[in-house]
Amino acid sequence: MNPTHLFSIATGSSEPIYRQLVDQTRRLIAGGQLAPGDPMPSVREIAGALAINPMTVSKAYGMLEMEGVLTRRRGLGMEVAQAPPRGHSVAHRVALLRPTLERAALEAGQLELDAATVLELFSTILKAKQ
Amino acid sequence: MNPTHLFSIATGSSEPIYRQLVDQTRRLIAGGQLAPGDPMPSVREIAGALAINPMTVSKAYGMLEMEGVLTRRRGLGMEVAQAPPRGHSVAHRVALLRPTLERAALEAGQLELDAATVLELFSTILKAKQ
Amino acid sequence: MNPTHLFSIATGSSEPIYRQLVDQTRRLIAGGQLAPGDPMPSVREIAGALAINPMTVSKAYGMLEMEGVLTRRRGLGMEVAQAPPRGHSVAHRVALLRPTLERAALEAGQLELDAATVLELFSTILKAKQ
Amino acid sequence: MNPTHLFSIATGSSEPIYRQLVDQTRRLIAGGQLAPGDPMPSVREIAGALAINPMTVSKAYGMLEMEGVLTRRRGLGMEVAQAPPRGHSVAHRVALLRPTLERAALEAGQLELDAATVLELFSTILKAKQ
DNA sequence: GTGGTCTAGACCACT
DNA sequence: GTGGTCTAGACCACA
Repeated sequence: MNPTHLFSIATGSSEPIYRQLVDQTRRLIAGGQLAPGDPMPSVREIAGALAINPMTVSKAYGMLEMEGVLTRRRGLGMEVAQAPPRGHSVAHRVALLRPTLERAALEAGQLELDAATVLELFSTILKAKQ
Repeated sequence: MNPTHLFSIATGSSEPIYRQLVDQTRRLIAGGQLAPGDPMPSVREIAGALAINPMTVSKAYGMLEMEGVLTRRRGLGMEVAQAPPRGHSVAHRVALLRPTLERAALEAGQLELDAATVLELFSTILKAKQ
Repeated sequence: MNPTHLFSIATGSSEPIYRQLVDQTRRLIAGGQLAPGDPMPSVREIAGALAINPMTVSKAYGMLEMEGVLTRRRGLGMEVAQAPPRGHSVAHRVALLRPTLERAALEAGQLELDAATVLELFSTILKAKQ
Repeated sequence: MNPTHLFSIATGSSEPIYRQLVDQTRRLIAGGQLAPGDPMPSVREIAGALAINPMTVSKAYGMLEMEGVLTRRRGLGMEVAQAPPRGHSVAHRVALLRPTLERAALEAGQLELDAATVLELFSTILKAKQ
């Protein structure tokens, strides 16, 4: 599967690239789009597809391995670990999304935008992604 | 005014503190909560209230001054510039918020959360902030 | 303090350099030669003194920080964490040394060297280090 | 002979498996436990007994062959070469062991363990191996 | 000055 | 082919 369909990197962001990869991988697993045992794209595939340095990808993979999210199979590549640390429940996935929404709400408040306007915009964006 | 009411700093975030300050100041001005001519809290006030280093605040102020968002008045401190670069229109404020919502939508998609669930959660958060 | 007095790198070894640094740091703390609150040599100091790349040192520091062995102080450098994970007891330090001695004993056995010869050699080496 | 009696592999070690095999084979020959003309276990025997990949063993054998330590006899397998490069003398075997002991002494020093304690522990371990 | 991140490119070990 | 490690050198954020 083409890694560009899995990952989306904001190079302009101050969020380090390797951290974006780590977080997105965790979300993809929590969301069930990556299942235990699934092979991950190779370091070079991701690096090529996203036009970033292989070492940056490698660093993300290293952290995910240390966390137990991914398993390294010598010479074969990385795969999603058998016992992903936590679960699949909607509650858990919502918990992972909450900080981002809290931040968006904070920004909306500072911009004095009313809830209805913000929700409508967000709704439009969400539907466009489908 | 107590700076802790104006600013909210996430020290754990990878977003640099000075950048959080700059972005939040811009939003507060765009949102009309800080009006042209308003005095800004002193570097020391902010640094003390948020328990961060004065130089971090100073750097944020320096950038805002360069942008023309703030004006430095010798011996008096910083104040909001007379002609804030742009802002105020709903369209402009919405544009400032859009990238954050785009990102939230991306994360929601990775977590396989449906739009209705996400919108309901976001709505709850937005109302709690009011 | 000159890092060459703290660290000794075997560049020829297959043990990665960053791992040698991690292990040696752990031992120096367990041995009491680095106490909680002590500043660590800067990345560039170590890199210069040992003639290795700063990123290699940085990687070691990053791992030690994740383990809670070192603490990062923004703009000031790394220091030994206040609550080093484990203790100082002789038993604990012996436990850290045991795997190396087990390995040495295995090699001695494979070389068919008798215990007396090996112990005498080891004794000589130990005294030379004092 | 069951290869598990000859070889001891630490799969968790950063020392590559093939290198562990090479080093241990050299030591077994230097120690006289493998004599010139002795047949070596087949690649598959070792791989199966140690639960490692046959190619890893093959690579180790290849290196030992290139060194002249082992000889490949078509259709018969590997055997210990007639003129093992060097070895046998106590001085030579001690020289092979010295680097490991040097490293152990370094680690003991970093752990602030005194020579007597370390020697006693090492003596115990050596005797247990006999 | 400090550490953090990234790149481009290299070599190694393993399948 | 896979990931792991290292180098040389760059820029950034922070004190």
